[in-house]
Amino acid sequence: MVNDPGAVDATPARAPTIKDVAARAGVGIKTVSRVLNDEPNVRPEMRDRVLEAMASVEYRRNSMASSVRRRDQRTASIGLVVEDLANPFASQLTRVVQDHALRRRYLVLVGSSDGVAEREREIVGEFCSRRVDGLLVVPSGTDQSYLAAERERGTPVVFIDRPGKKITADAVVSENEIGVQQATEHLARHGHTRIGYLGDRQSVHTAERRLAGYRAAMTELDAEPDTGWVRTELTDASAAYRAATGMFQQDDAAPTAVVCGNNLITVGTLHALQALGLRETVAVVGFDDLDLADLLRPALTVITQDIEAIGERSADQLFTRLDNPGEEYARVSVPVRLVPRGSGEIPPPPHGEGE
Amino acid sequence: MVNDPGAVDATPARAPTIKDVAARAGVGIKTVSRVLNDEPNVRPEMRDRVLEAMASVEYRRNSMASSVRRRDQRTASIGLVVEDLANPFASQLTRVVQDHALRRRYLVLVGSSDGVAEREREIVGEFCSRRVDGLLVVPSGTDQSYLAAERERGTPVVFIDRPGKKITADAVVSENEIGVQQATEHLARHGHTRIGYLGDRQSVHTAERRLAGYRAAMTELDAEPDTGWVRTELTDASAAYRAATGMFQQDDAAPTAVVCGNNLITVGTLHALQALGLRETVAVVGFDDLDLADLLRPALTVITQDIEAIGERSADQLFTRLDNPGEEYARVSVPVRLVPRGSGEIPPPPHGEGE
DNA sequence: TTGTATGCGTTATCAT
DNA sequence: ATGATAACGCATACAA
Repeated sequence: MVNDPGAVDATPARAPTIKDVAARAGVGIKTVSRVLNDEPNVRPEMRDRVLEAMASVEYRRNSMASSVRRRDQRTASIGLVVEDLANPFASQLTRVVQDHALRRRYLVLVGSSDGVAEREREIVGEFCSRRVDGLLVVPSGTDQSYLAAERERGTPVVFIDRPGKKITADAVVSENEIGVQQATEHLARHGHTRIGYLGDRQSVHTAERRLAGYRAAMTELDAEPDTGWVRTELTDASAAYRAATGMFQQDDAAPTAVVCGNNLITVGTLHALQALGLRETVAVVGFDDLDLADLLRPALTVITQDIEAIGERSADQLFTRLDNPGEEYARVSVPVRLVPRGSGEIPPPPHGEGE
Repeated sequence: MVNDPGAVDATPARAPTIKDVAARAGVGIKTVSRVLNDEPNVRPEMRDRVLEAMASVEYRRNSMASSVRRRDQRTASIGLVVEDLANPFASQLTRVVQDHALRRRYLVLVGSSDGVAEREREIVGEFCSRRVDGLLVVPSGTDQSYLAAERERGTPVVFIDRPGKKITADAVVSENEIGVQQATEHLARHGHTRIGYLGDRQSVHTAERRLAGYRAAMTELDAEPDTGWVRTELTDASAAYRAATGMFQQDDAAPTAVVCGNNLITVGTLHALQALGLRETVAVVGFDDLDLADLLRPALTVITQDIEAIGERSADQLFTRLDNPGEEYARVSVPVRLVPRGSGEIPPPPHGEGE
């Protein structure tokens, strides 16, 4: 009973290794390895014997062991850190990145930082411990310099949506400023001069750029924005709801149109306008598309980011850097697009009305 | 220049190992390993020396090597196969699973099968090659028996959203039938007798159950559904659009209310009703919530799945099985909830109208 | 064309 | 309490 040759399978059946396959096929392990890695110098007959043996024991290569031994230590996986995977922007981005990665037989590890710098670091640490070949990061907080160490050890980093802080690296970013500028001009073209803006925390790069786009447009239009027309630091829909309610309850000087800095803010603002009975009165342009935007009445005019392009460009950027390190860091800008659907084309009320 | 003591770093700086840490701390590698794994029998003084050395070289454990050597081969990761990560149901589910996994220091690998059985198998294969400790699968196609092999090798499987076919295993499933039954009864309670149903392919378990719920309610109401009131095999929003358009253009016998079998169908149906000018005339209840459902007019009444509970229960189920294998397989049912918002409470038009 | 021996970074065994 | 050494499953160098 010592060498248990024909023992009943009591143990959970250790997964078969190339040794098992080799023994079964009556070849050396190196031949199995060659078949596994599509290396040359294997007689078709041998190859078939090996493949058959693999199938019969349902062999599955242990890619852990493989990458430990590999000279380049490659794991064929990359890590992606988003803010919140439950957010449509993040999940669509993840899907695109996965598709592009899978095309190169790469797997994607995903983590949600919730915009908390500490969590971002933890997730990155976990990824690096798994020896991902590269990192895609939507950065949170004020300092990504910790990533320099990972990079020097051979793990390239590409930032998405906004550049990392205190570090120079590749980044793929939407043209936030231009987008909001165009949205504002669009509203002006439809007759508005009293245009408001509701935005996120200015510490977030994208929010800062978007407000800059608004200001640029207003300056160009000689429409000095009233202080009551701009609210920032709105971190969620309910904050936006309160801010919008306040903004449009200003009897004297409420704006006739508003640009919303992101989709949470758009949702909060729409709820506020709904409650005030102003849905069909105040013109609205939102940043980022929403699923049912075209079923709303009026349908929602938005500036959409090209998530497909963002995902593709950032994956490409990462894989390119994996293939040839030592290139110059690049900042890729992805155009945004204004989609008029109705809410952004509402004209201002006739002069003198509103009290 | 042979042993390059102070060589300029030309190479991409191999990641430090426990050997490097041990040398720097002046201890054996086993001591480092002990610190790393919180094993007993390390003098606090030693531990501090090791921790300091780790910090100074920014050591990151290589969990690949770790799990290769481990007796249990554990990788502290699980695999999750969804249909499409870009779909809100999938991404919210993923988020919940990740949170519960991360609490146990587990990582989640995600893949999108697009409902294609072949892709599901590929992804599972990739996950198994990465030696995930367990699998969560939203099954596609007609046969998950291939997963039996993985399970026998010690990788437990839990199905989500619908049970796997040709295999007995744990499953966490919403009460689809009850949900649609309640939705139908809800419409009946508001005066409707001519209630339609638009559903997905009957080969999909959830779709089959949902239609069964509709039929059960109709039978109970003695409201034999007209053949023109039920359309299935609708795989996307545009198919639903066409089906709904056809259904409500039946001059004589169009239903006055409709239940939509999933959110894509709901979107298609709403577009169709919009085009026909029937948005405020036909009562609608959708299965699965939509982001802006409450901003629509009328706001959308839905049956929502408890994604939080589904994710939590399935993760728990998997981890429980990891800790003690050999338990009986269980099928967990998660209740759904009817959320009345307006569209499901529209009364039928007065009798005799409609031509 | 094929196989043997060595090593990857870690955990496990066992001696000290 | 600590460390030398074997072993994990695989890739690599090199011999046959």
